[in-house]
This record gives sequence, C-alpha cells and structure tokens, in this order.
Amino acid sequence: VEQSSRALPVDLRDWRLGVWRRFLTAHARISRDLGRELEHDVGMPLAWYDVLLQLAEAPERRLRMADLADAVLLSRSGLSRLVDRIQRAGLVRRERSEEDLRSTFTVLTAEGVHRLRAAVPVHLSGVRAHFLDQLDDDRLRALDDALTCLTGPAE
Amino acid sequence: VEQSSRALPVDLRDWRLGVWRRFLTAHARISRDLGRELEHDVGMPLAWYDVLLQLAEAPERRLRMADLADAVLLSRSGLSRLVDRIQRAGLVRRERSEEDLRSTFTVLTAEGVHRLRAAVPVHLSGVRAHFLDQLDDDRLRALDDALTCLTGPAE
DNA sequence: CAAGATTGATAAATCAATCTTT
DNA sequence: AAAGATTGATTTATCAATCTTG
Repeated sequence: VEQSSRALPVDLRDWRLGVWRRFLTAHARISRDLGRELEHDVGMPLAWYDVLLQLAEAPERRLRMADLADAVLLSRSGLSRLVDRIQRAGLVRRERSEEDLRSTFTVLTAEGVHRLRAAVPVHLSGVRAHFLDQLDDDRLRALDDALTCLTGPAE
Repeated sequence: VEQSSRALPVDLRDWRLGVWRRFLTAHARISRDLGRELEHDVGMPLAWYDVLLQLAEAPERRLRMADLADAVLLSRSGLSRLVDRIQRAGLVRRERSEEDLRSTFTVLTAEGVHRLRAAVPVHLSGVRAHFLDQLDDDRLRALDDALTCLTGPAE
C-alpha cells in the first residue's frame, strides 16, 4: 500500500526555493521575538509602535488614514480598528481635515510621544540584536540591495 | 504651540534601520500577492498549501502535530485548528500514533495529494514571478547567505 | 508531574457593504 | 458617481487552561 515517491515535481528540490522558505522563517521568528520583547518590556504591541513611529516621523506628527494604512502595511479597515484601540488608550486622536471633510488625520498626542520615547530604545535594541548584529556590513548591504530589487527603490 | 522637532533620537535615521523596514515591506507584499493568486487560481489558502507541502515531503506523508506546527511556523493551537479545517475538507486525516498514544499524526489523503498537485505549479510560478525572477543569481546567493546568518544554517 | 494535543476566551485582520463628502 | 473612512460579518491567530497518556 506504498504510494509513489514521485508524487511531486523535482522542481521543488531547487535550492532557490529554499531561499524563499528561509525568508519566511527569518521574518516569522524575528517579528515574533521583537513583538514579544516590546510587549514584555513596555507593554505595547508592535503594531502600535509602528503607527506611533510613522506619525512621529510625519510632518506635524499626523497622517491621513489611507497614507498611514499604506505606511504600516495594513488594509484600510484594519488600520481604522487599530487606530480605534490606540485612540482608546489616548496615544493618538483623530482630527477631521478642514480642507476636505472626507479625510481624517490621526495625530500623535503628548502621551503618545511619551510612550513612544520609552518604546524606541527597546525596539531598536531588539532590531539590533535579532537582525543587524547578525549581519556584517557587507552582508547587510547585499541584503539591502536584494530587498530593493524586491520592493522597488522608493519604499 | 509647536512641539520640538527633536522628539526622537537620531538613531532612527540610520540607514540600517531602513533595511529592516524594507524586509518587512517585501515580506508583506509578496506574501499577500502569493496568497491572493493561490486563492484565486486554485481556491486554496496559502496556509493550507504550506501544510500539504510539508506533509508531501515528509516520510510516509505524515507528521506529528508539534513537528508540523514548527514546520509551518504556527503555534500548536493555531495548527490544531488549521488541521481541523483542512481535515473537514478531506485533504488530510488524523491518525493516532501506535507507539505513543499522546501523539497524533496528520496524514495527507489521496484527495490532498490531488489538490496539492494542482496548487504546486501555481505557487511555484508565483514565487518565481514575485521573488526569484526579481533577483539575479549573485543577488539570490547573497540573500541566501544573509538569511542563513539570520536563521541558522539548519533550517 | 511532564509531554502532546486540543479547547475556551479573546484579539486582530480581511472583504464587502455602508455612510459622508466631493 | 468616486474618494475617504468606517462598520458588520467572518476568519484566523494567540495565550492560558484542560484533557489524556507516559
């Protein structure tokens, strides 16, 4: 009752596919570790950090919902709910645009700046420990080069 | 009422952090596209594909729950529920281990092999289009090298 | 009690539909 | 009607607690 050992194409043994799998593994592990550390050390989900940081770097510390959604790699509805939660915690507030009443800005509050300031060093040291410090400068540059091919230069 | 423009440390402007962000962007985009294409073309979630492929490559086309969870980068409970759904669709079945009654094997069914066969070429061509074909051989090797530093060699 | 797996409660993401303003 | 944003229904993931076997 043994089934054929040639159930799947040889293609699948190609070493190049292993690169894709390693990419997934690296992403899953590092993200999980960074998320856990941030949650443990400053009690903040990684998704919140992402939002707060994007706002902190933006002019006037505010962004339209659609732009923020793109920046944090989330759907519009996903971002809308994420902002709900962060707003409930007082770290951002919504402001209607005065030029175009359809638009909403999410604005970083003083409390948001405060909490972000506490989170930044923790997250940075995590990115260093799990990502940057694992790669010497040549490898990091090579990685950047490859990633730029994958995302396009302007991102 | 202007706030300080020096709210956050200069560290954040380091180009090396941009590499991490690009990594996230590349992962999010490519995963999303691969998932959509697989769902559209063969009506199968990427998570199912992952499970079926791991089983197809395993000896006797079966794996213990814990090993399968590790292989597809999911928590134990997450996998348990994922297997529930795939089993309900008839693509895998559970088999209790005879040596150790605590263990459960997930086994690929004939229908599972069939559905996987249809999915493989679609997914492979997606990985080529969105990932492999964007990188020449040198870049792919360099990427592999960097990822190996991040995950350890044996994964 | 520890290991393997599952289940309950909960959190968070998505698509499609909706509401408001242009 | 289209753009910007939100909401409803659904899906899927997680942690903590539980159940079963070693």
